[in-house]
Amino acid sequence: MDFKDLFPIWSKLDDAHKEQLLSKVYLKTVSKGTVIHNATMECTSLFLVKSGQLRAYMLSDEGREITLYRLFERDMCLFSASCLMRSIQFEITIEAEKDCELWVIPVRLYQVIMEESAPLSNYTNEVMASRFTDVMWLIEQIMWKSLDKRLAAFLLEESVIEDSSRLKITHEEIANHLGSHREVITRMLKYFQNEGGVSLSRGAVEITDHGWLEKISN
Amino acid sequence: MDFKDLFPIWSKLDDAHKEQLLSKVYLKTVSKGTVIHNATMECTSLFLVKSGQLRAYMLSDEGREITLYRLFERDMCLFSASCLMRSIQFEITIEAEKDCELWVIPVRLYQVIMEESAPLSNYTNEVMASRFTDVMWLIEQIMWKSLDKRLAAFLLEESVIEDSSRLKITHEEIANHLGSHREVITRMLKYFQNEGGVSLSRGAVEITDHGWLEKISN
DNA sequence: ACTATTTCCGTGATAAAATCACATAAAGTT
DNA sequence: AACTTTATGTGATTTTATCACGGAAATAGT
Repeated sequence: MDFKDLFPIWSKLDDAHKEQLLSKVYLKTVSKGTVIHNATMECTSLFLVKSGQLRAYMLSDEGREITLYRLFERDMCLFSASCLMRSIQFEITIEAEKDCELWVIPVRLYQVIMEESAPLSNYTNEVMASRFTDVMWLIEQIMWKSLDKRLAAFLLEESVIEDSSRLKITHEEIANHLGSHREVITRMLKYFQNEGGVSLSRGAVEITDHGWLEKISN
Repeated sequence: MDFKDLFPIWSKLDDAHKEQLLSKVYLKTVSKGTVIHNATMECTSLFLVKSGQLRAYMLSDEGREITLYRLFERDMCLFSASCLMRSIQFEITIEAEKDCELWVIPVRLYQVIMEESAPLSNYTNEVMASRFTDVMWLIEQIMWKSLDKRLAAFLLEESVIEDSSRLKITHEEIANHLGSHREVITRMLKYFQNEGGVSLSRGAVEITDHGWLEKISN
């Protein structure tokens, strides 16, 4: 898919801006597992997802993680370019959760166009508001939902994303998604298995009773 | 202070927009404790804080709270107008923490101007990014800091805001700020008192050893 | 001033989840 | 087969949440 077909406000841009973008934007492929942005990297570009899947997460000083949100086809990854705005004063890590094709947009160019173009600025506002919504949902989960509900919901969500009831994922990885701990997840999954909701094997969790998980997750 | 002096990008607006704003914007005073926005209210306006202090918090189904951020003089309250953008899909509550003077800006007008004006749209981006930064800091605190550290930091922060070592606040209120529970805060404050960090009385916490609290909060 | 009511605080008991410390087992490597 | 790495299992302890009271201080009503 062409950049202009993926970029939602293409038609609202000036011809000059369209040309500038087309001449600077380029396609990049990254393989599953690649960290495409973190605190130590230079702030050089925004990414528009052509295909694949990105995961944004927060990293603690001790190396613990929690998933903030995910980006899919047509989504724009704004916070890889935290220098885009003065007021973005936090750092997140973004990694490819599947092999990806990404349109790379240089920050400086985006910034210059945004300064002049209300449509691009308004689009950026919408993108940021979407991520804000994701993060507010996360706070709600962390604050008011017990871990068994969050775990059940996570497994169901994964099975939708992966389009499979058999998830190739370790307890440690699940813990990192939920910001919890491996042992805690191990024990909880064991309980889920005893109740017949899942079936466990090394490196995999198979959902055997979607209904039961849904009941648990509320 | 006049609206135009408080509004940071006033000079970057078109004359027509300036006039529209000046004719529609009005001043409102609200007294301490007033909820100026929640899920049930209609989405009608943005607020620019002329004086006073606002608190934005999240409310759970069971009525529990956690403070998301605060707004002070010159800050703009964006999320009272969640209908401003399609992608804002969450609800927060905003209340006056002190008596306030607020400039009220009708959403529809703001929206119309923002659609045409890159400066206003860019300013909105910066405001939202600031709130995003606040909320990301909160997630960090919730996820990786123990409650004693958060409590100590909260007390110190309050003493800065109130410009006093003697805080008129109940254990319940503190719990609501931190998203914790009254009993937990009571016990922890008791411990702080035994260690000489604070002195407790009904409805008040007096900080007796700032250094000790700073050490605890890291 | 006395009584009733509300608000705020104290505390024991129990449960959930995090944290620490190992042990075992499966898979991959040489 | 021996060794290494990765993944899981589990006991013990601590922290925080949750439940269930009771009691003291402030406020309101008479």
